Amino acid sequence: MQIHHISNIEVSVDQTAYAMNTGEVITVESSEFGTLLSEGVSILLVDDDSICLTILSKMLLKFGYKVITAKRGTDALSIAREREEELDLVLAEAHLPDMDKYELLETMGEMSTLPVVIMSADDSENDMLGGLFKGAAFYLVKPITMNDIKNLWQFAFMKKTDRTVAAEDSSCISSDHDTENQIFTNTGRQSHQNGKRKEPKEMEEDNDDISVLRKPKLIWTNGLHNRFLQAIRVLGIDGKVFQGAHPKKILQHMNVPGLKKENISSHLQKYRLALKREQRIKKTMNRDYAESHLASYNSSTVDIQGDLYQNAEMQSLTSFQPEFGSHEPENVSSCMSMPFLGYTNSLNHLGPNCNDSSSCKYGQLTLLGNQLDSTYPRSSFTGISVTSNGKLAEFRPMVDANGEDFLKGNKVEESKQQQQQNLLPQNNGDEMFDMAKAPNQRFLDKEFNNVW
DNA sequence: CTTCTAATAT
DNA sequence: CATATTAGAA
Repeated sequence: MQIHHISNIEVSVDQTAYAMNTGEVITVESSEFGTLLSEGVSILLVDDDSICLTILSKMLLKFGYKVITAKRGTDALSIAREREEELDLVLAEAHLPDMDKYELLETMGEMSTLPVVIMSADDSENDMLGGLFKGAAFYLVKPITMNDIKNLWQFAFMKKTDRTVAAEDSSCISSDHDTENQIFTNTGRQSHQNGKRKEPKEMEEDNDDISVLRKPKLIWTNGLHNRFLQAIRVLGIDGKVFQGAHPKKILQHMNVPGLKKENISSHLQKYRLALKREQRIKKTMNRDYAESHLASYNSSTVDIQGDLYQNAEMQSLTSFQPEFGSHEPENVSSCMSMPFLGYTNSLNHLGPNCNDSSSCKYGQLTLLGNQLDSTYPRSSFTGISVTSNGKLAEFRPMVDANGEDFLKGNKVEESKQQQQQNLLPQNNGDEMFDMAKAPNQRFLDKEFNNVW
């Protein structure tokens, strides 16, 4: 068994990856990953270090990814250009001999829609934020762990609808396939969102015809929420404190097509409430014990396989993911420097982001068995123009959706559900973001309406 | 003019 | 329940 030492990673080329700094050892057994969603996702791996390249390749392959490698930025670009169709994601080292990450991101962004995940040993904020602002889908800090790799596939879906799912989708989505997104749920029929709907004037009782001017309701899928969190992280959570902050900018940075300021305001409002609540809880049962629960709740990434096994009974208190919590006098040290930046973590460990019903979807291990959540999120590509604003780069256009028409009852939809129930997991690539709407919005705790 | 907050509607 | 909408204060 040969062992390579690179960076901080010690990897035996066969089965085990060992991160020296964490002491974490992950053993990979082929059987264990049979149903991973990463299966078949094609990745363009870019790193000038041969050994890194080798090791990362192996790690990727372990999870079923398809890997294409490149050592130079220029090579990567040309490969991406020529074979974009067969690629799903670019994983590139930040420091390449022939070009830096910004150049790579920029160029890549101009010529393709491939999501780019940057990796680097440098975990300084500037670097990370810089990369993200330049359009990186994510920023991984080396040493890359098996968990990082395991979750990597998620970013692939920032590109477009997965082909494997395309087939079944076609039949359901049909209804409306314009450039508009499917983020909205329409109470009745499809309606136009662009038209400024604000005519509370006369309310004709029955108008079930064409354009029902029903207000589209935005569903905050996890994907959206994650974007939201990202934006917030970047901008700074407390808009108030610092000038820089909120609804408008969040909107800009999220760069989600049909999103409106109001949506964000509303969500923000809710989010803040959740934060408060969490803070309060923390205070209440401060550092006593059982903080593990809270701790688990702050990552933003949508993890899936990650922790489902653990949540079974975990009754989490909060539901939102307050992220950088506490500006508590206590944890000053840790949070002070920079409240946000859960980046690295987000991929690695994840709170039981999905417990409750929605979790069942992914949870093959869920004891509850089948009460499948009917919501079957789906992704559809939002062909929205990428508002190429000169400003700071934002995130890529949201590729989200959720199509759920209970009304029309899509046969397909149903069958799909059934399949789910019976077949268990399955690799539906499109799980990515939307793990159903409202994952778990339960505030079990007492409500303390702080009159104020 | 934008945002925050609370209240209230859907 | 989650989100929208509105109103008035900042």
